Amino acid sequence: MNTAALANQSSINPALLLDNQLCFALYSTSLAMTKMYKPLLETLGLTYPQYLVMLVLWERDGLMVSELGERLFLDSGTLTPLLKRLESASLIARIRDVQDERRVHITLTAAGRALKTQAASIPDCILKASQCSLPDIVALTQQVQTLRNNLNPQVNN
Amino acid sequence: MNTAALANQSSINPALLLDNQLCFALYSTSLAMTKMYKPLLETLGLTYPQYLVMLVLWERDGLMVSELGERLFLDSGTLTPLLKRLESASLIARIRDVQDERRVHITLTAAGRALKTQAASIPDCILKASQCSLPDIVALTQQVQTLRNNLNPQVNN
DNA sequence: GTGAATTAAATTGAGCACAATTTAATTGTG
DNA sequence: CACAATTAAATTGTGCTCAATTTAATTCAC
Repeated sequence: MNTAALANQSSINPALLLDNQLCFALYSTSLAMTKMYKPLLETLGLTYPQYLVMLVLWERDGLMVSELGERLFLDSGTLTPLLKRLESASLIARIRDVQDERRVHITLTAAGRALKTQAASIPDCILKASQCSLPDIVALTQQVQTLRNNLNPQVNN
Repeated sequence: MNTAALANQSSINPALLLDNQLCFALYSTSLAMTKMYKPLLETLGLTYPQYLVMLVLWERDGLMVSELGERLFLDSGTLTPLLKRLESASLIARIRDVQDERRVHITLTAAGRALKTQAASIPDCILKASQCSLPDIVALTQQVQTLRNNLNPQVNN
């Protein structure tokens, strides 16, 4: 029986081996990353997706929910409840646009802005944990971003 | 004001810019990948994490829940309900070990084994969608796996 | 052999992620 | 102006992820 026949049968198809899947490498590494962040973010009272929202707001305050969604590739079904939790934690305010009441602007509170200082040490902790050099991390980040942009139709920012 | 002072203030700290975060690149790309798989897996009646379980079982049938968990870096809180759904779909059976009744072995049904044939075309679809060369994908997969193994304490398989 | 420690799954509760739908506000067209 | 179409968030329901706890079976130590 030749290789193709064997693979076709029930045994080894290399393309279906778990450890050959880029998707699983990304998936499991992303989860491992989140677990790495967890104890660091706990001291700030943030979950990992909440931290991502804060990163965006620290760059630019007052964005609409939909603008946050475009930046993070998340929709209102994910963001609305998450933002309500950040609001309960007094880190953000949700403010209806006066011109267009459908829109909700997300603005940082003083506490939300202040948290940036506490977050400043996180990237270094993660870099150390990764046991990679900064240039390697930068290169890998760009490769993964390129892949994401290839996968995301036209959204490509 | 020098760069450090500016960054310290409230403006730009490059280490906190969203697009400089490897974690976000991995997270958003993993989600984009999952969305890529979704329509392909829907024809098989599988979700993405269910597909990962099937990949493992197609390699080696009869694993215990904990062995599946080690392979996929998931715990029983995730796997137990997922496996019950695969069981309801008649793709697997959950069988208590006769020697040690705490253990549950997961075995493929005929339908579960048969699904492998239908899945065989998926990797090529994803490769095309990624718009990357196979060697690039292989290299990227290995880099990401290395990072995961660095992040996952001692578990490293 | 009986009770304490350990182990394997299952359960519970909180928080995502997302498709699909709903609600409400705005815009465009006649 | 009226009303259909569009837009922005919110809601609903399903499924995943994980920490913490519980349940039940097994092993270990007296």
